[in-house]
Amino acid sequence: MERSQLERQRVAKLERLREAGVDPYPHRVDRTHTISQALETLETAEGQGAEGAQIAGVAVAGRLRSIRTMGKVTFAHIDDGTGAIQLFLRVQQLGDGAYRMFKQNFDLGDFVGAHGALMRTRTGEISVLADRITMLAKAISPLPVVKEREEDGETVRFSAFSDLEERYRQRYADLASNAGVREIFRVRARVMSALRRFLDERRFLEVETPILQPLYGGAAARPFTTHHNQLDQDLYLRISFELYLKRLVVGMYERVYEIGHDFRNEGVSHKHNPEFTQLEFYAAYLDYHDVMELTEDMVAYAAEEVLGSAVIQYQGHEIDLSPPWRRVTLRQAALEVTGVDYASHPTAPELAAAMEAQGLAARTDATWGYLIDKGLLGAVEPTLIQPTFIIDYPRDISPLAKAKPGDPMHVERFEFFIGGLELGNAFTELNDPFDQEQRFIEMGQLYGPDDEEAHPLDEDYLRAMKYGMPPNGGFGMGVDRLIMLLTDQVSIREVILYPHMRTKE
RNA sequence: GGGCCGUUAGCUCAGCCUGGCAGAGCAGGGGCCUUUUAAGCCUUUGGUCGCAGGUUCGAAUCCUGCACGGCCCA
Repeated sequence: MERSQLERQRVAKLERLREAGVDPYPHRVDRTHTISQALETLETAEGQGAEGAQIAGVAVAGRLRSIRTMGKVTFAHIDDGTGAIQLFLRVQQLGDGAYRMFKQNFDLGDFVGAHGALMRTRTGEISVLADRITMLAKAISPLPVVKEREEDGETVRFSAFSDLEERYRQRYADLASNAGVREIFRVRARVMSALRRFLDERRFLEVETPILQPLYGGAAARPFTTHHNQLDQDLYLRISFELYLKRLVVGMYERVYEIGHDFRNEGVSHKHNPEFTQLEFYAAYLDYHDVMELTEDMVAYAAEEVLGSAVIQYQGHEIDLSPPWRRVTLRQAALEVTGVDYASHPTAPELAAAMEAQGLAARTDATWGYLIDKGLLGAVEPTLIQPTFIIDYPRDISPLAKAKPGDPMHVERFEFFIGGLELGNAFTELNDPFDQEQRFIEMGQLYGPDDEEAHPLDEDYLRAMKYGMPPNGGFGMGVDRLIMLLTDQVSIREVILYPHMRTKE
């Protein structure tokens, strides 16, 4: 192990501890209070009139965050994740030897235990006046030092651990030194549990379906491939849960949902990670209008549960997630933003020409559906700051959605957008096996045999549908993006603990 | 895939344009200090300047390639 000067100094301190008979990595810890409990304990005692009280026999533990030595007295802060508390270390209480031991061999970043009395210092800060200080785990590598000061109610940080690459590669160090990052993943956990609670309360059954699939489907995306050696079988990592969940609806579970990871072998960007968290649900006897209501209720519920309000701040915008959300057809929205009415240009060359006439880039090799999805909707997307359902998509790009009655061009499908981000996709599910087979065949013709974004024809899925699939509404949402929204983050990497990074060297 | 930007001490950054002894703050070491909180004061250590080539008497600095990252575009 190659060591920096700082690491060598810390190893020397560790050896000095050992020579003094101190185990720098002891097995057991005597702790009576978490730090937040300790702070509460003194406040409660004071609230009951015990002004100036000391509470003896308190033991706390945590990581050393700051050390200020003034001769024979030292102030330090430790942090255990529940909060931070000041340690008040004096020769008088600790004794000469222990005090020297601390000054010489304890460093920022070490995990320590402190035993003593809860009290307030002259400046009024709750502190542990320590009569014993114990090494719990010596840190060899120095964590980035982050100092803060309150200034007009704002926390001003001096120096920081802010290099994005190193923060993501060494998330442990990022979390250990940046409390704000820790908070993001606490919010994330609360969002996940709020989503589950919302669905559980509405009689949805949480299920788990295969990640390794012999055939991929349910989305237009390129899969990761892998191989089972003993079976000598090629397998794909799922790109969606859709086809497996709808098989369960055939199997008489009226309402199912799954939260898990999808894998898409595509570009990495501030909005895309190759592995991301998806929520899908399917509910028998609902159509896409019902699913819209569930969607707006669920998102508003999550915000209220986690942030205490359905009105959120995102990138300087105030966004109101309260139902009902605006509903507008894709055709209308595209016309308003781009001036192009795709319905009057029903072929790819005509539509491309119309788009170019409006100054929009249009790939000449693209299909009609692609031009609408990437070209027109792509222009609309950043304008959708307040929550919006874009409804009624072209049939060509929606092979699993049920047709819109009396409108051969469209299906009953919506996507929803908040803060300029696409959050999810849903439809009245196609449950007619004959129509479904026809759609698969059309997709095959549209994409050509080698295009991995095409939906391969899933015979088993068709077989399931032939047993009878009740009318149902389905829904999929990128959970990471919802969390970006609720934590005011622009990059998906800030809400995924270990985002994908290219291997170095 | 393309364009632009970045990579210098443990961390955050100067230095590069205009080539000439590698710097600052924090952290670390030594010293003073028994109520501090970005503690303070004195002192001091620490570098594969991302990697590999090239140009030059001389390269952190100029040029080329590569790696990793960021932003924008596809």
